[in-house]
Amino acid sequence: MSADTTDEIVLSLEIDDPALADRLAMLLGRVAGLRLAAPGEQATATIVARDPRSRPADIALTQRELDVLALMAEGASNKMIARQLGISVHTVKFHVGSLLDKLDATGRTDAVAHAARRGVIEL
Amino acid sequence: MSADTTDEIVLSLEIDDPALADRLAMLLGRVAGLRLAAPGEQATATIVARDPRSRPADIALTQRELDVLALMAEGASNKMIARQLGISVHTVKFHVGSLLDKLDATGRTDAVAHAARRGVIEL
DNA sequence: TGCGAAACTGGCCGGGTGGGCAGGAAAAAC
DNA sequence: GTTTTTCCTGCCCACCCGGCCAGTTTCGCA
Repeated sequence: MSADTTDEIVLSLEIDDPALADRLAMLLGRVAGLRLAAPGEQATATIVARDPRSRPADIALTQRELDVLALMAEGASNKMIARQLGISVHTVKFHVGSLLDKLDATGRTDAVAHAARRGVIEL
Repeated sequence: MSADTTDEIVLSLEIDDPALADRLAMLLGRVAGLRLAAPGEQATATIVARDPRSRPADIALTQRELDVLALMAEGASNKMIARQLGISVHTVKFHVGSLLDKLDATGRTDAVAHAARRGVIEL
């Protein structure tokens, strides 16, 4: 059930910067074949622009920590991560500990959630 | 550092349906003050339209399972979840077990990752 | 009335997890 | 050459987690 070419494309906006949202709404309102979504309406597509200030500083993670983090997000245990990276379980636990500190997390689940929220990893 | 009103707005597209992407690109290409991003270019905003077929059926989770899942995503331990919901740790583990089955996950970290991917929860 | 689904509780146990403590090796920066 | 950073390894231990068993109540539906 793909969008019929005779249908209007309905766009919703998720833009943090009000000025940018206004400009876009202004520009897009004049385009034939396009329409901005009414509040609560199901849209064909969404225009997203997140305020970069809400992502203050990318946390400084080492390459190895990123490796471990990625595997954690896949649900891998320390043992599986160790095998995958060719290092010992002790080393994995060391990196996990560092990640918990840097991400201000209480456990590996929290760490993955925090990392995903901050855009450090993609789910 | 808000977008200057004299700047063009640069849009990138993340659209699963190629036909829809084409139509949008066509329509937006004619709008003065707008420009589509070159590959790899930093965009002002992104137009997103995910194929609903990639989210086949919202998994049937009970209310209690959703409660537990939400707290899991916050990094809460079974004990903390039990206290929060006013139930025993055993019951929490029961619901967690059901969640692991339904979400096809190997552990709680995997469960919240899967749930987030499928849109069951918002991080 | 019976029957299943959902929610809840308990005990048990092997293995995973996280914290602490101590150390070594290599590369880059000073 | 010394220091810093990153990465790596070891041991110990309390606690948590997930899976197994079994059981209760409550609710809606046939």
